[in-house]
Parts: sequence; structure tokens; C-alpha cells
Amino acid sequence: MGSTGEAIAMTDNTLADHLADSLRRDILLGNLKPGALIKERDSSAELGVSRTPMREAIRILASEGLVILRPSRSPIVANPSLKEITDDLVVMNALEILAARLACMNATVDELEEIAGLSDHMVAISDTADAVTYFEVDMKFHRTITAASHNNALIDTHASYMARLWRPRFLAASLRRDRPRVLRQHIDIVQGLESRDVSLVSREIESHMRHLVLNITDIYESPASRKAYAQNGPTDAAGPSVAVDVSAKPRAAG
Amino acid sequence: MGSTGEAIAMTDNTLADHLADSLRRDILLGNLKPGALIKERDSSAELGVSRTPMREAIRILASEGLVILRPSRSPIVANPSLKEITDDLVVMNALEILAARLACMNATVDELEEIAGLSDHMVAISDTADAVTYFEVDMKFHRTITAASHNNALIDTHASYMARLWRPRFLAASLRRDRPRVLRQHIDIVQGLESRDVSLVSREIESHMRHLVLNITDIYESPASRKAYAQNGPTDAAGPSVAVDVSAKPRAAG
DNA sequence: TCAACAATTTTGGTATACCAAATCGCTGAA
DNA sequence: TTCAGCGATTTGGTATACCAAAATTGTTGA
Repeated sequence: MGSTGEAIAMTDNTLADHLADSLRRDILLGNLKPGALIKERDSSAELGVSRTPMREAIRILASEGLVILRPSRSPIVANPSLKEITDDLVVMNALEILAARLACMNATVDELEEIAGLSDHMVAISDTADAVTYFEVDMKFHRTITAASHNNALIDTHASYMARLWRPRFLAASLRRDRPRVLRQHIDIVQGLESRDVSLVSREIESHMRHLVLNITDIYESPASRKAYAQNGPTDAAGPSVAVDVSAKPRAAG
Repeated sequence: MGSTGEAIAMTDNTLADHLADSLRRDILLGNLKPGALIKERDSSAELGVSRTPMREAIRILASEGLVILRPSRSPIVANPSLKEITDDLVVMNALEILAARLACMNATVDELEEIAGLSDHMVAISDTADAVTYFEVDMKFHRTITAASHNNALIDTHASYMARLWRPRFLAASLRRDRPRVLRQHIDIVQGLESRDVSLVSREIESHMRHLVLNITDIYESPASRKAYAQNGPTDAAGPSVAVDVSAKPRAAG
């Protein structure tokens, strides 16, 4: 199976996996912009490795949808259209609803406690945490729910969608004005799970996802963020720094 | 996504893809039995190619779930337990329901005609066709419905599940006694699609899949077919009736 | 001026060679 | 007899070399 695992930062023993993690990081954090060429020779030489593992890493990213392979041409960083992202979100929505339903039936009390704990944790740090930290917990919340489904196929497929939707989801999660709503919905989802109320949880997930689609649509269509997705343009913020500068973030009053 | 495409027999230009097709064929048709070792050297030498494309082919099959990769060990042909197959079917069920729902909204009249035509074709050949031919049309029927969703992510993910479930689905489709029911359900699904009745179609797909799960469970647990799957070690399948809760929607009585 | 063609470079696809970890098999001492 | 210890073999992981298709570039001729 794809074994996507963590969406970002995962240490595997094989070099190809490590390179895949590195590439994924660069893509998701925006260091590698959509549409950018990923030449086997250059990329591997840049990191001081041979082409073989780099080639394999590129295939891994391609299977995750983050890179597009073209016959006899350089692979490029995927540049998904709004429709493609929305399509992904629609599928992910169905997967999460299924996961929540199965979790209602199969989750252990320990798992429910862990989920509740993550929700509480998010509430606790919502005022102070930076975007990345906050988002990491958010992802873990959803991933833990899926894990509680005890359906490995679902877990893997969901992880794959989480990976490819990392960037738009991250941008959406960076909208501080929406944090209260997100937190409240999380609490509702937790309550639904704890009461094993399948239909309630389904509706909550659905609502949660609907807001996400709206937010991503806003971000994607706003002129400011258009620049974040544009590729060939000489971006002023092209720094080697890992600092996640989200130019798409509206002026959010603290 | 892995661009699985056809579940069997697909000619691609690159050698690795060709090898992947060949391997997939061998696995699905049973020439390579579950649990069999796939050594890079031997397999590549056997076909007169180098290890590099064979290695890549193995990775492709692994991403489809047909092959299991182990660290520093030979890859083996996947030997899914009944629970794993059931888990796959549960996810596939959700994907097909989503596909049918989207198809209700997005399918063109041409697409609906094609789907109806496939259903008619299946009825026409049901008495004479051999198992493989019959099953090919069956697969195309479901694949065409998914295509009518106009959601590429869904189409790819669904294709991936179709690939990894090829063998159990094929065995189930070979049960001639069930053909009348399958054909009737297909007709019902077509009617639901043509009337764009979302909830009706959902229930029909659900019922269709529930029967499939039951059939596959029967096949998998019957002594005769146990031989087809058996090799070394008993399948870790637990007790008899796994609480297969395909339930997702309102309880449709079969 | 520019369209057409050919040489060169670039790049992915494939083959081969080398390395390290894991496994297997033998030996020999308790 | 048993099993710890060690070396040979197997095998996947990685590096490097070679090839063909495609893109690029430079030149030529109308």
C-alpha cells in the first residue's frame, strides 16, 4: 500500500523515502513552486545522491499526486486547478464521513479519549500557536479519527488525500478568523463520536468540509493568493528560508 | 495517482509499465500465488530485462496493493485476509456511492446511454459468455458510472480499488447463480441514474455491494476456494461472520 | 527575414556494477 | 546433541554508464 503516513516530516530508512520526504516538504512549503521542473539529474546532484533513489522518490510523489509525470519529459510539480482541488476535497469528504461512521462503531474508549484530547489541545493553543503547529494538531485530529475506523485501506487512502491536500488545507487553516468555528465543529464531532451517533457525526463532518471548500475557494480566487500559486513569476519572497510565509493570509487582527 | 487505468491488459510505452502489466496479470490470474516471492534479480532475468525497470514495476504493483514491500527483504505477492478484502470493499462501496451521486448530477445523456447499453449488453451475453468476458463488461459498467462523475480524483482512486479487488470480484462474478440478481440490480441502478434519483441509486449500489461482500465471504471461507488462496500459513481471517457493516446510509433491506 | 533542416545538447529510460545488510550453512566446542 | 560463532551467499539499495527520443540551437537557402 502507499504507506503515505505522515503528511510531512517522516523519517524512513531508505534513501528514496528520505528524498521523497525532502521533496514533499519543499513542494508543500512552497519552496518548489507549482509547475517547476524536477529534473532527475539536477535534483539528485543537488543533494549529492545518484539518480536512482531520486527517480524513485519522484515516482512516490507522483503517486501522491504532488508531481506530474510526462512521457519523455521532466516531471513537474503539480499545479492543481480549483476544480481538481475541489474534486479531491469531495472524495476526502466521503472518506472522512465513512471513517467517522466506522469510528462510531469501532473506536475504543481510549481512541475516543485521544481524539477528545486533541480537540482540547487545539482549543488550548488556538490563541498562541503558530500556523504550522496549529495545523499539525488539526491534521492529527482528523488522522486519529480515521485511525479509529480500524480500516487500513481507508486509513491509507485518506492519508494519501491528506498529503496531496496539505497545502490548500494549510492555507485555509491559517485563516485565524475561522478558528473559533473550526474548534466548535471539532467539539461537536467529538460529542457525536462519543455518543456513537452516526448520522450526527456525518452531518458535522459534512459541514466542516463544506466550510473548508468555501475557504479554499476564497483563497484560491483572491488576487493576493493568486501570486502564491503562480509559478514562473519572479517572486520577491523567494528565500531559502524554511519560514512558512503565507502571503495569502488576510490581515487577521490578532 | 497511480493512473491504474485498466485493471488488466494495458499497453504502455515504458518498459516498467509493461512489466507492471505483466506482473499484474500473473498475480490476478493466479499464476503468481499469494505469498510468492518476487525477487528483483530472478524476475528481471526471467524476462530478459534489467533490474531497474523491474524494480519500478514492483513499486507500481505495491502502490496498488497487489504486492507487499518489506525492508531489506524480497517483495511478496499480497495475501489479503478476508478482513482486508472486506475493508477494501467498504471503501470501494463509499466511492461507488459517491460516484453514482455525482453521476446523477453530472452525467451527460450520452454517458447515461452508454451505461444503459452496457447493462443491456450484459443481459444479452449473460447466458453464453465465459467468466472473463462477462466480468470485463461488468467492470466496464461500474467504471463508466464512475467516469460519469466527472471527478478525476474519484475515478483514479476507484480504479485503484478495482485493480486490487480484481481477483475476489472476479471469483464472485463467476457464480452463475447470481447473475440474474446482478443484472436486475444493474437495471435498477441505470433507472436510478436516468431519473437522477440520488437516494435511490445510493441504496441500489449499497445493496449491490452488500451482496458482493456476502458472496466473497462465502467463497473465501469455503474449503474449495480456500485452496485457491491457500499457500503457506492459514489466512489470519478471524471467525466466520465478520460483522460486515457496509452500512452507510439508511438501512436498505436487500 | 524567416522557414526548414541538421548537429548538438539535454533528459528520461535502461543496463550494469558495487555495496551493505540479512540470511543461510558450516564448523567446532561445550 | 546442541548451539554459538563465523564466513559465504543471497538480495535489496545505491551509484554509474550507456542509449534513444526530444528539445534546442545554429545554419542555410529561398
